[in-house]
Amino acid sequence: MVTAEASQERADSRRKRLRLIEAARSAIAEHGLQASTTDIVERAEVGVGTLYRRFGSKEALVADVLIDGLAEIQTWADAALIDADPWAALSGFLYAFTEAQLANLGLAEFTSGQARELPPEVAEHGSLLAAAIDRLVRRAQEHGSLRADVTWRDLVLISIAPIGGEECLGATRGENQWRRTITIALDGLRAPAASALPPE
Amino acid sequence: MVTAEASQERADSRRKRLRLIEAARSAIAEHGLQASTTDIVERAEVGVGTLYRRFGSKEALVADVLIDGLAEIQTWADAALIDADPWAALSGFLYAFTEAQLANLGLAEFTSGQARELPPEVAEHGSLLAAAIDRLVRRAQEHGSLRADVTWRDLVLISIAPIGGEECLGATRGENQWRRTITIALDGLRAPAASALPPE
DNA sequence: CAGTAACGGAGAGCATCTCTCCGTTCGGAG
DNA sequence: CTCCGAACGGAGAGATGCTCTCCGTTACTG
Repeated sequence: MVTAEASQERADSRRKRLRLIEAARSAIAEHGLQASTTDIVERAEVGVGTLYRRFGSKEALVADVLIDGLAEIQTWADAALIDADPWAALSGFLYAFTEAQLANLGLAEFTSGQARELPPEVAEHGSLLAAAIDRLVRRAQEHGSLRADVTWRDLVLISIAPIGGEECLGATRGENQWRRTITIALDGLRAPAASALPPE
Repeated sequence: MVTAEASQERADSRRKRLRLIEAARSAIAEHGLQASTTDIVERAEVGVGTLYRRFGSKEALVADVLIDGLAEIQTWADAALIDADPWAALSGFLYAFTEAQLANLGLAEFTSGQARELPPEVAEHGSLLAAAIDRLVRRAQEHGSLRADVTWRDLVLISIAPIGGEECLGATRGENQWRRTITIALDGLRAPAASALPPE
């Protein structure tokens, strides 16, 4: 998405297109998928007209940015799948996935299903990622380190668990607060399970 | 808050005031703290004027509703504190607290600090509740059933963990999905701890 | 240098929200 | 039952914020 086909794109045009994508990424990370076009073009230091000439709609730009983010996480999941230690691969991926969502509110909104009316292409990338997480889960279960009764859905839910608690009950949110939550959950994910899970 | 001092309030006036509070409760539960006045008065089947004559502002009505909700949860925490089994008391409270927030989006927003510009009275009720949860945590730790390195903050973060995942990655959200997440977390909270938590 | 692709940003047009104002209704005391 | 004023309903003022279009201006490139 970020890479363009080597057409006769004018140099300034290309520069501003890349600036727009980067600006959209940071605006969406901070304010979520409904970050305003005004916010995006101010960060990019371009006019609104430029955004609409290049992308046609705000939705198309948002989709580009989301797909970029999902593709990056996909590479992490794929790398984890060839890690020698299935438990370390799973837990490392879980920390990274959570951190990515904490750093990018838009991504967290997509993961938790709050996204509205996105192009089907985005959903496809989401499904690919879900499949990779499913493989990670099964591999760790076959290895015997992950409790047998969890599914990829449980993993994804745990990954977004710390999102809502960013600034909680007046607490000065520490850098490490989310790591504590994930660590507790990972302890609960270890085999053997201490108690039975309710059915899905 | 719901109960009025026995003044010479006209019967119809009292009826509509109670209807407004109940309507606000359900609107806030469904749409969060920024539920619109229009939504509230339609549920209550009264005019907007009635809302503003009785409560002065939307914010005052929202605060009333929030305080009611917090007070109810406070009674659960207080009851848990005199339960004979500290672990059962803690885990039972955690399930109930989470369920209450799932059933009331506004409450979840307040807990996770997304509330803006609420009267200080609401924050005071939040602090009272936090103190009660702190006592629940310490009691279970002294009893030896809860790992020693968690705090009330960890508990609150876990309680709001399932909120974001209501409808996740296209999954048809099951009634029990949140219970699975909480159960996994509780298994991770049991003493002895499998791994050390990062410092707060 | 000329031609034209790309640009900037004012503002149209729409949606939505809170709160006010005032003519109307109706509860309840005498 | 009558009557008075407390309580009511809801149109709409006024504010904000959003996406997207249009067109005069700028500046890249052959």
